[in-house]
Amino acid sequence: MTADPLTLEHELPPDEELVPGEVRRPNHPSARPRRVAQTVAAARKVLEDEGPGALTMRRLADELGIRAPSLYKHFDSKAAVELAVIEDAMFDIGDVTHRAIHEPGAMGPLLSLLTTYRTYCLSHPNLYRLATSGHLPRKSLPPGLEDWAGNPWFVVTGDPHLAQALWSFAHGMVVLELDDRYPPGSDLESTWRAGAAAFERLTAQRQGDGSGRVA
Amino acid sequence: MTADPLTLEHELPPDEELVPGEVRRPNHPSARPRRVAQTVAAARKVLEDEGPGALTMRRLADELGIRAPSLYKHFDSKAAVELAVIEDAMFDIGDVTHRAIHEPGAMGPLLSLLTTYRTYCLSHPNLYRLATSGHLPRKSLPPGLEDWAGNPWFVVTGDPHLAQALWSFAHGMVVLELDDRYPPGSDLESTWRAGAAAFERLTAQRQGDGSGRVA
DNA sequence: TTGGGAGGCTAACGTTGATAGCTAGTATGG
DNA sequence: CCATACTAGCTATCAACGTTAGCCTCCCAA
Repeated sequence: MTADPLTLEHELPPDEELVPGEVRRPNHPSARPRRVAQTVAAARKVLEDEGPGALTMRRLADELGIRAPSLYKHFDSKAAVELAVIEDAMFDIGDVTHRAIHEPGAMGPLLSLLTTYRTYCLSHPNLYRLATSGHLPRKSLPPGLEDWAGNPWFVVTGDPHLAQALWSFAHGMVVLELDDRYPPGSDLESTWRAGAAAFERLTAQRQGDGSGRVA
Repeated sequence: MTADPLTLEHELPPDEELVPGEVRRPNHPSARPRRVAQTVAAARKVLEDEGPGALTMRRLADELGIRAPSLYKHFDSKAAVELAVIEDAMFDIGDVTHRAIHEPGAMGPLLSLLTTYRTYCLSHPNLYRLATSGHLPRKSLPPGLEDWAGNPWFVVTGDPHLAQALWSFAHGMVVLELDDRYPPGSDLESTWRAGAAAFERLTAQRQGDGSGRVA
């Protein structure tokens, strides 16, 4: 993460600065029109504070001191508002996970990534659910966002398939924990450790085989 | 799975027949009142064929040739209908996975479990999503259902934490695949293999250490 | 014969996302 | 300086949703 978060569109440095296999952070949609930005902020706040049931167009309009139909001057649909919130969430998660692997502390990058991911996602349950469940309208996302947000998993495993598998494990854990899906009394710390151990072996072995990062 | 699927309530054989650590299959809610059974069947059909958006009380009533309010003579709410569908789905998945580990074929129990799970869930996307996403009203489920359905993961790994971790991995994979969350062109076969490999080592090692099944 | 429950029905309510059509303000071009 | 056109608000309204209230009709048991 060398890119300046405030960099404006079309002002990115050239690709040459990137380590091969690393992915550039896409532009943050910071320069949104005033009302749009206000609406997205309100949507995120309402969602996180009161859950998805409270996220209605009328409620959103109330929050801005206007009427619901006026929102349609700025968004095509409720789904468009949600999509903007999803973008922000993906940026946040990307930031947090990139930081986790670049400042892993004592526990090593893989464990740092997993615990960071778990902590962030569990403390933003409604945001996480919105961002990660249901069909992804990939074509409407800022190009590169997905790759950039997923990059830490690749960096940490050194292999695309292992990366996807590890991310799937983490996502499964988080979402099942959020939905209260594990039997009561489950020792989830140990479950995370068990999963981490399973993947740690393979990545350690792979990193030790001298082949380095895989394209 | 020695219990007869058609066994009626309170006619289960004594617990002694069970291997320690194994869990008895709960009674299937087969003896539901006629209209209730019809409604649940219709709900499942509509859901699987046309997605969650089509699953409305009016649509369900249409399917039975009655009016929507009449459904409330048999169910407290739409959520109650969905819960019955979820129960059926959990029974189905439990049956399929128990079969997978008891007739593993050439690939071994763990891989058999994973491929069976993947195949079943991907071929019932809407049913799977309904059954596994959102908060679980655990108290309303038939007692034992959850443990029984989760038992194969325990049998295959020999350890409760590894079992939960493996299940989380599988659930994450399925749900992300269903939601089109992996970048286009992903080789998901390899991803499943990578995850399987990560867990296979630990379970093999554990099964080889002589301690056998863990309580 | 009668009483009551089971299971239908119609009418209606409140909430939701969304559209149509009007209007006040503002900026721009002649 | 005025005419035009766009922006962004508004009210009224729609259809669909889950759900409730209240009524009626059939059937079975006392």
